[in-house]
Amino acid sequence: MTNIHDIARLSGYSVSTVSRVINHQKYVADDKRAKVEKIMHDLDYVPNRVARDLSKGQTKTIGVVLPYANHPYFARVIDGIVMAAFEAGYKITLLPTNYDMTIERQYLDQLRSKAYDGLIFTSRSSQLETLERYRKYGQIVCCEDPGADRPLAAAYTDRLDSFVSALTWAKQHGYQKMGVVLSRNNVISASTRITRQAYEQVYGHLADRDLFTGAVKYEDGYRAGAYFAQLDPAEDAIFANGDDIAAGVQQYYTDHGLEPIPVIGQENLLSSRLLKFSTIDHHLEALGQAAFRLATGQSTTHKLIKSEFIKR
Amino acid sequence: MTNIHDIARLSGYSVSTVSRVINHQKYVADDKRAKVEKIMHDLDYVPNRVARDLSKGQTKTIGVVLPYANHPYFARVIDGIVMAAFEAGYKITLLPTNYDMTIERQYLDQLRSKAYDGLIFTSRSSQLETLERYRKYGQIVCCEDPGADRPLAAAYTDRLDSFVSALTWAKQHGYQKMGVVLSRNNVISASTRITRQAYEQVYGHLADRDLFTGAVKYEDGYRAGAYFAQLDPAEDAIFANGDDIAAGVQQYYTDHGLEPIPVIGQENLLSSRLLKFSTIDHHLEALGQAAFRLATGQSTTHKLIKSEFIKR
DNA sequence: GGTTGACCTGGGACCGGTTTCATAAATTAT
DNA sequence: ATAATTTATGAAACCGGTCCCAGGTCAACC
Repeated sequence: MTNIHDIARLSGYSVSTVSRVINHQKYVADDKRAKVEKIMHDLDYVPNRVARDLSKGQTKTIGVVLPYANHPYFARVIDGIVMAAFEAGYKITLLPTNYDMTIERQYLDQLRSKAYDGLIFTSRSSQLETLERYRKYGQIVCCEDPGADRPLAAAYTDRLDSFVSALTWAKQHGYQKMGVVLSRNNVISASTRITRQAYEQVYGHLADRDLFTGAVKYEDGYRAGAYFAQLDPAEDAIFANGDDIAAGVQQYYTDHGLEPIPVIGQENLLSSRLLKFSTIDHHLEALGQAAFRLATGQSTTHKLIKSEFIKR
Repeated sequence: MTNIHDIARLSGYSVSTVSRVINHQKYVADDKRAKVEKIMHDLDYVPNRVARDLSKGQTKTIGVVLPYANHPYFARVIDGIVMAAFEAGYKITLLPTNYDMTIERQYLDQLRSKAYDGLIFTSRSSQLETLERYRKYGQIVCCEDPGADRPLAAAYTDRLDSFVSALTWAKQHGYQKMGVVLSRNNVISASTRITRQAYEQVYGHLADRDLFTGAVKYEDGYRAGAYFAQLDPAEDAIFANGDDIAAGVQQYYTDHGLEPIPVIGQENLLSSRLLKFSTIDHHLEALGQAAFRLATGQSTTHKLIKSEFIKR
């Protein structure tokens, strides 16, 4: 494998000069530049990326921490990140965690080992304090509101706003008894926290009977549907943590010859369009894009993405 | 930033010894090993990943070349790749091309620059010959059948088989006039080529009027529906290159008060389950997993994934 | 004519690891 | 008791670049 020293030797110039040619720097005589370029071309030479990264101390790579790759929520966020990264000449590495804190820690240590310039946490299990501790090793971006006093960069959607409008709309629509489907029922999950908060504002205390947790995909929604269908008194409508999950809920009712229950989903996926139920579009591509910008920028700022309630 | 030399100096031993401790090699006295480990722990030392990669000449990273990240087909393949990579301790970098050959070439050159150990082409615009030329710089895997005489590693689904069974089933079902929706109508696209081939086997020559091209997502399918709806004589059914596209076709009919046209989709996505139409499941996670194995393995083999026709 | 500053070039330290090789001590085999 | 291994350790080359700095040329300006 030919390297920069070979090019230097063959051209008769120094490694420094060849490096200048490679990087299109000035202060190289035209004839020498031409000769070096010819030799590089003849030998089909490509500079070693890893050596450059080591020398420069940066990899132009951002790691994206996410529970699982195949989920429409994260797919949309990734899409935004990847597009922004492509334009900026950065590379994106996918770091699946399955919500395992130990694995998240490994990725943080990889940040310390200079494997990435920055890390985007699209979701997390670790405490925010943990992330902050690693802040000095590279830019860290989280995709939720960490609170004003936190030094973490963050890109997030105004969930509370849109949740409240959606629930308010539902209440005005005559849905008095509202069931809720969530994924992780813990305080780490911003989505869970904010859903409960919004529910409290509009409907008051969220009773256990009105809540189904552990829902991540369609099948879970279907199970949620089975749960809600047997409740007495029945729910008037269901607010779910994703369109596919909402679709599952509704599908259970239809499959079992019941009156299809009104549902409100999230993400404005195809399922909500096909089944024509209301949803909240969080503009996740914009979220991903903003997260990437924060990951490469130096500022520790917060970026709020407006979400949109789509009535159907 | 503390490095291996600092650890060596502080411990009083050589860099070699420290390196041995880091890599859990034998031939280090127990007491020295303990002392070095203590110092590393006290200083919170993490070896620099890039330096190791440079020295070892490998990055434990596989690049995944794909047209766009946010597409259910590629999302499923990526999912399989990422899971397999995670288990093997590899990292996955996403390389979007938007079907631009120039960009594909850039990724191939990044392979030459040792940025990745291997490259998986989930789809491509470049010629197979081009990929083969870069074969000597790292493992290259393509996700289609490159033909027996090709030296490329490949993981692919038996499209022809499943397409023929699906079309045969449709014909026996009484659908005499069958429309087809495709994405890229060129010879590079294996999917396009094989669809035409299967159609020819079952229905004979594929007339231009029975073909709609340029479909990638739901909206395109909707447009395809608009096209087919105005045909006279009308089509009996539509074979589409994806469930979401098939859903779009059918939705156009429903939205416009027409009798919903029977469709056959691909990928067994949620849309085909909600709208209850037949589909072909290509087992894309298995495909991605196989592709990853080939990318890290040394063998230049072909791996066939069985696909499955799901009648609904 | 001397100073200034832009232009050009190469030497070599540096990024932070891995690995080969030489050397020596401690075991084991003969 | 000696030869043959095995174990333990460090020096230094190597991976392949970047970049600081010193030194030299040459035209412009006062």
